[in-house]
Amino acid sequence: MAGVRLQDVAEHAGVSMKTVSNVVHEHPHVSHAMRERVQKAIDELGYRPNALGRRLATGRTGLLALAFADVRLPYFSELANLVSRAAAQTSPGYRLLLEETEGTLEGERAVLSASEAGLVDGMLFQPSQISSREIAERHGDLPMVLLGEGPAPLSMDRVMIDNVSAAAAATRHLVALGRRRIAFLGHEAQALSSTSRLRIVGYQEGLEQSGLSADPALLIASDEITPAASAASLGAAIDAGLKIDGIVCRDDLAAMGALRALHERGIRIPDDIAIVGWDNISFTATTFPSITSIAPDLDALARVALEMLGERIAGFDGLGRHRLVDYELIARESAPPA
Amino acid sequence: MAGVRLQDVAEHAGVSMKTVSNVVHEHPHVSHAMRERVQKAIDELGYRPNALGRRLATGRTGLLALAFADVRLPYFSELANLVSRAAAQTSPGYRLLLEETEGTLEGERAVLSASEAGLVDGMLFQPSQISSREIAERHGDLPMVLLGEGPAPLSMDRVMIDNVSAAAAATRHLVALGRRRIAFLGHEAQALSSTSRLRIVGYQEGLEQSGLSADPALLIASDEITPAASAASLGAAIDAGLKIDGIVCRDDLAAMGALRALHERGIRIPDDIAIVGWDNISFTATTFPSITSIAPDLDALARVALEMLGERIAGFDGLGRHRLVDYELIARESAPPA
DNA sequence: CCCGAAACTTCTAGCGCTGTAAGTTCGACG
DNA sequence: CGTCGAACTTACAGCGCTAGAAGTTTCGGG
Repeated sequence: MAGVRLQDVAEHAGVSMKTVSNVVHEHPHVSHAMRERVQKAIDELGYRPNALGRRLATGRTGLLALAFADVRLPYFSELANLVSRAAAQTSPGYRLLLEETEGTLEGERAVLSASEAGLVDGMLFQPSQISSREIAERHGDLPMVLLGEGPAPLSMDRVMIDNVSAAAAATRHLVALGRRRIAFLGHEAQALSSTSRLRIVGYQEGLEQSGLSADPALLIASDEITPAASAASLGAAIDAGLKIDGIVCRDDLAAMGALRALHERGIRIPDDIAIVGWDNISFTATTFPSITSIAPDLDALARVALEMLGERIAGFDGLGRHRLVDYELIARESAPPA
Repeated sequence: MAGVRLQDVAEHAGVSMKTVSNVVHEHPHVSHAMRERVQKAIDELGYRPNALGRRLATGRTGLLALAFADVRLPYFSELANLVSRAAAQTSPGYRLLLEETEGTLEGERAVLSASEAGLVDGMLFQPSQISSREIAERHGDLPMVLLGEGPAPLSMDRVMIDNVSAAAAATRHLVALGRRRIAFLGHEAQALSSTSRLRIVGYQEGLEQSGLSADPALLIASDEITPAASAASLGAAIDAGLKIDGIVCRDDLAAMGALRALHERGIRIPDDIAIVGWDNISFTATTFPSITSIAPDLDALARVALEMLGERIAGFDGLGRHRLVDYELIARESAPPA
């Protein structure tokens, strides 16, 4: 079955290559008899079109790169799943090439300047370290849409949720539950990411909208963006005497860390301390207690991103469009509905 | 910068295409002066070799497909991460095309008979529903290595851990902690997967090695392979009066569900019931309590699988080789060291 | 019964790159 | 000073497929 070429089919059916190609592509203007004859030859030989030849001829590879820090982070694996489904359903369908940057500058640079051109038709990229200038310079002519609230040059498309507004909503939710000393947990101790920065801005905004004032002592950074690191830093803060009754977490991983740190100390959730996470990863529903979380509309994110990328691939060359998609606060046990 | 071709560089430098190609590939027998001259032209034009042309000419795409049920399952996202790193480091380096089957028969069939040939050089596939006969028939001539304990025809390579022995070890670990009524949690209620079947066999073996006998009443199935479903079925069993003091879980997701179900009922872990999970996904370290888990040697799995796939790609055509890789029981709070 | 248009099919030129075979250029040697 | 081989470089034929031009056949109408 291997190595059957268009030409072989053509010879077997006694027609030209173009006719076979027409049949394969269901072009009109092919007589019924001819279609059957060719199809028979295709079946007999077990012909499968070679992707490479076709792609070289059409200039379209049908491949999209999806680049982000690490597929092991649930947020990204959920994103990959959605994008991969959505990409398969667009017409023409796309398949996904997975690229991990490890969230490092070198990784992000490598993804942008993979030395070969033409392998993928476009790229969805969630940057975090690299500067927007460097993104603009390096991406060359590859159609690209940026995801998330990281760096993004004005010249390029980007989709994200309104982090400030969402963080404010999360904070107000805690206030509505009667909480007054609300901490923020899980941002980087150094080199604050734009994600953390925006969420902290929104946290402060939420406090102020509620007539509370922000206290820098309530910002609890973590050494890493992991549950373990957040558990450690929150635990240390509490052991040092910090009194709080609510926590807005940078993400669900931090929230899971918080759960652990509080459980260990016999602090009740949400009775003593209520918690809001972020990303609504699947585990938030089954931890104990389950975690209230900001749920970005990932479906919309994937859809909008692919739509814009499709336009770029089709040749759209206008200024960067920055789109916001919705989010929703899913109230669960860690901070129940007011 | 777009669309600069080899030929353009050749003209710009005033040499032939082949010479430029030689420079790009660092072939010997290119004079130093020539090399510099060509390199200068490459830099000036911002030339990037087109992947497609090269691939068509060499017949090698540099792409590997990684196919499994769902990247949102932590086991698979961790696998994807490892395989992707390992694949990039082999020489020649490979990149990963992500294919999700949703764990359905249709999905698995679709992955095997993607109608275009030649897009990827090989495939790593973790099947679950499809029959081994169908795998053998459909995979055509695409080099392939199967992952996991699912169906696998003798004619094809496969890598897995010894599920029976690992399940027995997990069970014995609980026995060593003094547990006598040990349940198995999280297998399919109907259509038992080979994964579940092997683990249940090992669970029974572990009991019998310890002089205990297996009791069918202690097999607690779930409607789905999710924490929520396992929590529900374990909770129902306990509410119905089931008395147990240990649980071997089909996987860590089931273990997380168990944590939830037991917490809700005020049952202490591990004091009242000790728990062992499976897969050692990252969250097992930060749940409360943390989860003792069977840790397959994923590094070795990825390495061995890629090695065999590399041999298949290179033309090896022998009988299927079935390899086992190691596992380890990582004792954490849910079932501490004896 | 011939002509032109419609309906199909074949021809052919690439898409961008590589590898082999066929030059070309030089320096060294007889 | 002609010759040979090493060291380089060029020419060219594909890899498998697509698409537009060009050719062939078929038919209805005059």
